[in-house]
Amino acid sequence: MLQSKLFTKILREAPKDEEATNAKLLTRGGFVYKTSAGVYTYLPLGWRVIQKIADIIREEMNAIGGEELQMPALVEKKYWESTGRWSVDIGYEVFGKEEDKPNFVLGWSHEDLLTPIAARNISSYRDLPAAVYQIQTKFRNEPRAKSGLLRGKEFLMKDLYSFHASEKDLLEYYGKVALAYRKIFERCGLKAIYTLAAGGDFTAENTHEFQVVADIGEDTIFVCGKCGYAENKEISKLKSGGKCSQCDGGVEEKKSIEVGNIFPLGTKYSEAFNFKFRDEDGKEKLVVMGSYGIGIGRLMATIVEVYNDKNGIIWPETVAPFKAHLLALGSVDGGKIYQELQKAGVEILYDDRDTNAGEKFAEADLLGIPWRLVVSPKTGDKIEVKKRNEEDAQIVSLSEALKILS
RNA sequence: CGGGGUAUGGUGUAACGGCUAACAUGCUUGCUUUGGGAGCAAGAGAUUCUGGGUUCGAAUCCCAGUACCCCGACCA
Repeated sequence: MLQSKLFTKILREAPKDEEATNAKLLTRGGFVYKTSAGVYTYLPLGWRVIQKIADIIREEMNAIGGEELQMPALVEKKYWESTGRWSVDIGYEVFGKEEDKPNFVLGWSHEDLLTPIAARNISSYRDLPAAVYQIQTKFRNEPRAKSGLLRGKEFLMKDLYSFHASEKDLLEYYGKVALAYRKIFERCGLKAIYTLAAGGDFTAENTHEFQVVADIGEDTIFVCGKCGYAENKEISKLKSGGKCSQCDGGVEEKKSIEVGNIFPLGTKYSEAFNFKFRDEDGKEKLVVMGSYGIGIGRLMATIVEVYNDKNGIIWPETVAPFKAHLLALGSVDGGKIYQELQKAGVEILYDDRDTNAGEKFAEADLLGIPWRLVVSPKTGDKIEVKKRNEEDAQIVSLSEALKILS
């Protein structure tokens, strides 16, 4: 990609109405644009990051037997009637001009919609277990959007739903999902703490959240310094400075961002929809369900909150919009090297603009692409290679650079 | 939804109730330049959030509304 052709505009200063680090840096770098409070446009650069994250999630979901599908965002209200969840006050109602009342809702969660579909497809123990997921925009009427991309009225989410013949099978799968989630967050460069939490409107049971420690986070968790056991403050009996309930370690209080959650729904929805299957012994039983979410935009914002310095973002390689950023300084033309790298399959952004060295460096730091390559009168026929998160650079030949980048 | 704050070219800011709303940056054109946001020159870009009021006169004071940010309540 040629930087001169990039749709994105880089801002020297962050707009004054952004205060959160993630929003400041993502806006300045041209990754996102705030269209309304809590409603962001993903610009091409940001969308590349989103796609990287989504691909990681897809791989891990597919690896545990998840099948991807896509449900509508426009959902007829009747789907919420069976569960009474319409009373929950976070939906947007919509209706056409020719209608006199809102019959539709912008989907904010899809258990209520998917369960009747699943009931058509699952009628025997032979159909179980099953798991489907989607990556989709959710709409929630947040009374107060805040913290940049961390809490919005509209956000991208991966939601996975699983169906089981027994509580035992659900719990087994629940464990698998927890493991897959661990891998996802690890691959995104995040240390996510597995935390016991409440289920909100989704279930009366306890659930688990994946929490990333960050001061901007709106959750408070208690974490054992020794075994890592954690509970959300909203349900916790632990105390800061107290003893862990699982070992003899000390408990610390931390602010954190919830990047994922997993809910053992049990039979709440199958009861509401009378969703049953025939077991091996011919008896009708309620299907046991689980649901599992990851906020993708929030995940991107969390990565920025964790990985930045005074000059900008420092993307982990796995989610970076490009692997390398090539800067051509002075009258040197980097076009050939750019083509060679592209040919070798390196995702590269080439700053081909006729502008100053200082500006190119500053903007490269802001964008935070992991590898910076510089060609200039100083480097001759070689290339200077530097990692965004390291101070020292090395001067290498093109073939050596290719080796480093592959 | 309660409390607080802010609103002026794309972005960041300035302007005592008084001249044609200023500066920086960004943008356009030309030339020069190129290792940490460069230089010179010429240019384009504003209904000072909206509506009302006070006043001879309002970006400025008052009222209302709207938007955005922060705290709280609520929530992935």
